[in-house]
Amino acid sequence: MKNSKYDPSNIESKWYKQWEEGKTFSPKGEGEPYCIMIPPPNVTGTLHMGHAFQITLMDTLCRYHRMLGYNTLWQAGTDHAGIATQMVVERKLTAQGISRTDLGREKFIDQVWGWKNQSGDIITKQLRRMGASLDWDSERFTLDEGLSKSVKKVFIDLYDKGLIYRGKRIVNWDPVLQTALSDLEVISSEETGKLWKIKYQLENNPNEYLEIATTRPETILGDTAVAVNPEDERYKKYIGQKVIVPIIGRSVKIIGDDHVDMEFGTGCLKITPAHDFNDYKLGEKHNLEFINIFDSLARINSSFPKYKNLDRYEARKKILNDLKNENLLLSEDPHKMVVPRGDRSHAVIEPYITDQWYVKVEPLASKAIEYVKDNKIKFIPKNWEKTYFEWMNNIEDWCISRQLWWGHRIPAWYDANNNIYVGNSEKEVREKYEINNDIALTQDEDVLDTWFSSSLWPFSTLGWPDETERVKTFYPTSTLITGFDIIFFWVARMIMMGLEFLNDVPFKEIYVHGLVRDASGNKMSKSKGNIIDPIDLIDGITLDKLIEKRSSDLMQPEMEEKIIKNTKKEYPNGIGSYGTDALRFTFASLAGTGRDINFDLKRVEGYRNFCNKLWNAARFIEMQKQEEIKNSEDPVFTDIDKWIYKRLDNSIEETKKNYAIYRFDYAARNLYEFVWNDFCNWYIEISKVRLLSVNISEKEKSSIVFHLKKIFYQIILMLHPIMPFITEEIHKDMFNNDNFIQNLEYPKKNNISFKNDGKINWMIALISEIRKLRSESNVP
RNA sequence: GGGUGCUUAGCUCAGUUGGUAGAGCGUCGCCCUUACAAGGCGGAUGUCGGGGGUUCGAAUCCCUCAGCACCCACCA
Repeated sequence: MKNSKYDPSNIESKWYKQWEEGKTFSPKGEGEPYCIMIPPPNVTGTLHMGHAFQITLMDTLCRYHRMLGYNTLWQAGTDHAGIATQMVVERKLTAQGISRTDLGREKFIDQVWGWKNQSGDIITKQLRRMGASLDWDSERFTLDEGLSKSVKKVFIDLYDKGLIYRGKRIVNWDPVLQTALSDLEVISSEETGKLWKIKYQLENNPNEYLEIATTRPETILGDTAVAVNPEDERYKKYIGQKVIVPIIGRSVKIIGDDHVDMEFGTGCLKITPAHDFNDYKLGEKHNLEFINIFDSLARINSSFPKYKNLDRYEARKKILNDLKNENLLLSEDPHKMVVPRGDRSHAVIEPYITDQWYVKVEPLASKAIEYVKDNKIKFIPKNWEKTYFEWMNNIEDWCISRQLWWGHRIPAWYDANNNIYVGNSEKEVREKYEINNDIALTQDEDVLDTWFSSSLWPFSTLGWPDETERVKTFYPTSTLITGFDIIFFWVARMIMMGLEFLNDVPFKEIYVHGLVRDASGNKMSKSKGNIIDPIDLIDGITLDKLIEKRSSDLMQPEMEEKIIKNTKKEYPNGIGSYGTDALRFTFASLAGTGRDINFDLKRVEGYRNFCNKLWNAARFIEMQKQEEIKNSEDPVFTDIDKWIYKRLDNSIEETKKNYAIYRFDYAARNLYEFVWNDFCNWYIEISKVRLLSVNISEKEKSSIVFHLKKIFYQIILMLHPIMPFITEEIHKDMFNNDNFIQNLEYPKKNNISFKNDGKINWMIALISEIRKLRSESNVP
């Protein structure tokens, strides 16, 4: 170190490997357990700013607790991310002109595993670059053997308890991915469509007609009723009569239901029970016929020869045209409406009746609500509780089957009559249900929703359902660090599963953090071209490379020019290499009270300077020729020495307090101010004067060096959880200690008795005043 | 339609039980003082979104209005 400049890349490249080889991140086996489960990132994904932020907070907590002597486990692992991963591999294959179905299930899955193995360690390497002190020895993958065992166990148990069932009902069907989706995977986007008004003639009086408003005229083919509000003076006389559905001439009932809004459209609603969620309910309520008009690609099926194989939008055109020709189309107006789309494919979701598996959630949810109400799980900030309750109180059954290949295959078998047998294997099923080998059984083709296995993460990773030491030690885990966007997808479901299968909460506290946005508060996204790769902040990137990254493979190539322009404007010189420590300190400082954080490069620069400050303080202390006082002798404590110890103790106390309430921003700020202002600007500066003074004893001078080192040592240890690399480097270099900081104890208060802070504060104020006068009168 | 959050210095944000407005970045002035110019010292900048109320005292508590953001929901 000595004369070198602070260079993060130099420092940060060497420590992680040593930590890992030294098993520094393995649980100690003694002390109180402390455990955090990493929210498993997509195995084929790459690290983004949200991960980097979250990782920083988790790592800070884990490193801090390790130093406090806790038996700390930060569970590592990745998620198979069913749909997302399958889509990526399918796209790659399509580019080669191969389709998934050409390959067949087994070969396709082989391809996905191949892709997983090839790209799967990118993210784990990136986590290491962040300094993440994960216990890699126990790394898990949501599709590994142990986790499959947990998944099957949970599925079978829930089935046997009647909490999982198979049923034919209307689901969110993604016609592009050709799978069912859960409600959560459907996003509604406001779009401008059209509202058409169509004549439905009365059966017994062709001169009279009802005017029906619809946004989806193609679903006319599936109409099995028309509904009006029973209070509606205009129409109530028609209830019980029949109308003729245009185009297909089907005669359907006019029903009365108060679901119909008299104010909207014409107040007359066509009912297509097989292709609309509301209509489905009305269909059940009024015992209507369910007529499926589509195939799985959302094309008109063979029941309607005239429109057969037409895509839903082509069918719409043709049907509108036919209506026009028959003079049944009354009007066409632009109409703002909410269109459901799949969150991955972005395809318009088609409500579609299929056989799917469901979890009956309500009984699980009521328990999960209770535990949060009783404060057995605390949300931080607390207001997220409300969001949680809101959703849990209105929860619908969870559709868990997906018509995909990449995932946990549903452990259910069918005989020729479609009787269902659920068990671990065909063999086990035969024994369990006493089915002899003459009867052929076939396994369900579908896989489970990715979130099904994720919901078991807090215990499946520990070895459950085996009664392992790990489960006993680390369940319930200490805290969950997660984004608000997956409270429903993940958090709520982990709570339900944990309570159901381990009879205890999966974690005691949930720290919910916000989204990482760009400096002006925009969401970071590839399509906006404003993404920053955390690794590029660490290593730096040239403008050209940054532009290339941001503008390649765009979904909307027309954005390219704008993206290039903005990037040039924002980063004319590219991005410097700030190092992991500075990046981590930035994230800690930005971790406010749960709101979104705007990521400003200037902040990173500021904290890189802080690293530099620390580095140079170390150099200064190392440079001292004065021998430090021996430990056996009593060092001299002057007021300024006592003052700095008191400030240090305050900082130790503050950090402790703030970590306990997840105020990483306070902790970081306190450390920053203490180190920079109190220690560097006052204590070191005054020490310089004292060390050069001829009026003080050698013993006092040796004491000063002693204090400098002693305090700096504690500073290094205190900063370590946030800035692991630079602190390890300085520690190793200055303090001749073979131990990694992770094996050392977090500083405790020094408790040097000191009553004179008034005097020191007065002195500081005096000096400031003199400096001010000097500056104002321009005296050098 | 229901819910949540936000509005404080040019920018990004703190402000913990109500007690004379803070930080970083930027900006201005002076300094290459042998740890650090990625630095030191000093300065300037705010009717704390608008209005009303409670209080000796409000950025902070209450009411109200406005704007912004997000989440949930079946208006055809």
